Amino acid sequence: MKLEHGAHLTGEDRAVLHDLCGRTHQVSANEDIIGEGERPENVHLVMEGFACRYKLLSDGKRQIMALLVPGDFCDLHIAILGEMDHSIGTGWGCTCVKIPRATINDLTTNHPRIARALWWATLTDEGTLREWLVNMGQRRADKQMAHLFCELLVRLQTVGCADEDSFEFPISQSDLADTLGVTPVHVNRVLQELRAQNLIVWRSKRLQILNVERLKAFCDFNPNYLHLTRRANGDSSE
Amino acid sequence: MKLEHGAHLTGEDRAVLHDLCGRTHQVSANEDIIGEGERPENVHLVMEGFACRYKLLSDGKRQIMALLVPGDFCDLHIAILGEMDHSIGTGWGCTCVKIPRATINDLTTNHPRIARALWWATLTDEGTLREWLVNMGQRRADKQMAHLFCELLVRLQTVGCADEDSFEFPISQSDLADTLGVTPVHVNRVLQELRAQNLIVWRSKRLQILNVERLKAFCDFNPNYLHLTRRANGDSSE
DNA sequence: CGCTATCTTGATAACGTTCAACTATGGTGG
DNA sequence: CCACCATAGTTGAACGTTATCAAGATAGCG
Repeated sequence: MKLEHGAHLTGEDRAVLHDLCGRTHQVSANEDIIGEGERPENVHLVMEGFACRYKLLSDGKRQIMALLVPGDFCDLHIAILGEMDHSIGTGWGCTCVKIPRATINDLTTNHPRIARALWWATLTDEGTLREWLVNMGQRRADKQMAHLFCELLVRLQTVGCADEDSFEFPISQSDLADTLGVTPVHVNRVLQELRAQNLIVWRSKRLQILNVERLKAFCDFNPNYLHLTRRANGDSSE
Repeated sequence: MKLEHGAHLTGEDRAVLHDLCGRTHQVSANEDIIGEGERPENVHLVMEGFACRYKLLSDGKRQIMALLVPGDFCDLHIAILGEMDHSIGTGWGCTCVKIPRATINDLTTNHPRIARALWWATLTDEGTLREWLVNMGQRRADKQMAHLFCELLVRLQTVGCADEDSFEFPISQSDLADTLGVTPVHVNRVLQELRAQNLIVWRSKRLQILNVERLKAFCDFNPNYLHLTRRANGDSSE
């Protein structure tokens, strides 16, 4: 729950949040957490492993629109929007917590700092989505992939799930292909390039970045869109 | 302000919203509304014309990440996130309203239905962003462009800025290229294809869709991500 | 009327796809 | 412990989509 970079939380806030994490729930590989069109009763929070937002097209293609790591909410928006416009699944297994809608409503009305942090979480999700769009539109597959790796390293580090230069990365090349919007064959070839340039090593489900600074420079990585610097401009409002 | 599909507003709510629209402000072409890195004091709302979110890369490339039409907010998030992670501009001139941060804070705390509608607005922005990602990742340039045209028709219709099959579309082919993530030359060729198939006419800054149903079928358009159906599942919460 | 932007066209090259086959790898049951 | 199987990763060749570069045509604006 270290994800709360979005607001200055008090000890009491942390205790409230900690209580939520009781009943975890194992989601097995290839099982969806929520399907498109559903109206889930609970809000889901990833605790361990990866999940992803995705859409299937009528021709069978799949686009992964977000990778959710520990601390990320799957469907905070469902209380406002009617039904899901995409699915959330995990091809790799993950554990998550189900939080009743009522609890979320309570948090947002009675715990202003937590409400602010949740607000922050959805806004950084949106910032990430924008950066992914830039990534797909303007960067070639090699830099796009490098950019994703840099992002994941930073995001996983902030929740204690990555060390200095590596992290567990259990997804397949096909999944990565659906994330980047290219074919699995091309992913394979780009990976070989990155390996040949001594930028990364990826084996036995662990991705290691051999020289983080060089990889960041390679893809022109700027983490400002993650909004991780704890805000300096006072708490404003509220 | 018809954009309030997100909640059932009362007459009083509407009056409050209407009062905001007093001091409109003309933004000339090529003038930014907000630049990346800024911390704007006001929240901006588009009243007429188009604006866009964009990022510039170090190599001079530009990606447009959103087209903002009348009724869209530019920077509702700025009270929570520290600084802008992208710029907002208009290459075409538009009029917008500046709403002080304090007013927004007042709305969100004292007018629950309006707060809900604002919440809805940012969530549909996010949904749109996700659909654009699918569009770029999985669809060829021709279908991608068709999809964008379908989306704009629907969005502009909901705010009374489009008729049955056409709308003002003052942007250049280059701008469209930066939106779709392709080159201007390719945009030109794709447009010719769409024209040759009698799907669209685009001249003197007006885009007409000759057969809306055929264009929607062509690009497999499903507007569910815009969440425009006024919600039927009760007002829940609050 | 002329200037500048934008749009259009052609030729060539690069990036990414497709299809098909082949090679690892990891898990399972014998 | 090994043989087997299914899945994931790798390779090659041909093809299609989009990029690049450069030039020419059109249209909008003062």
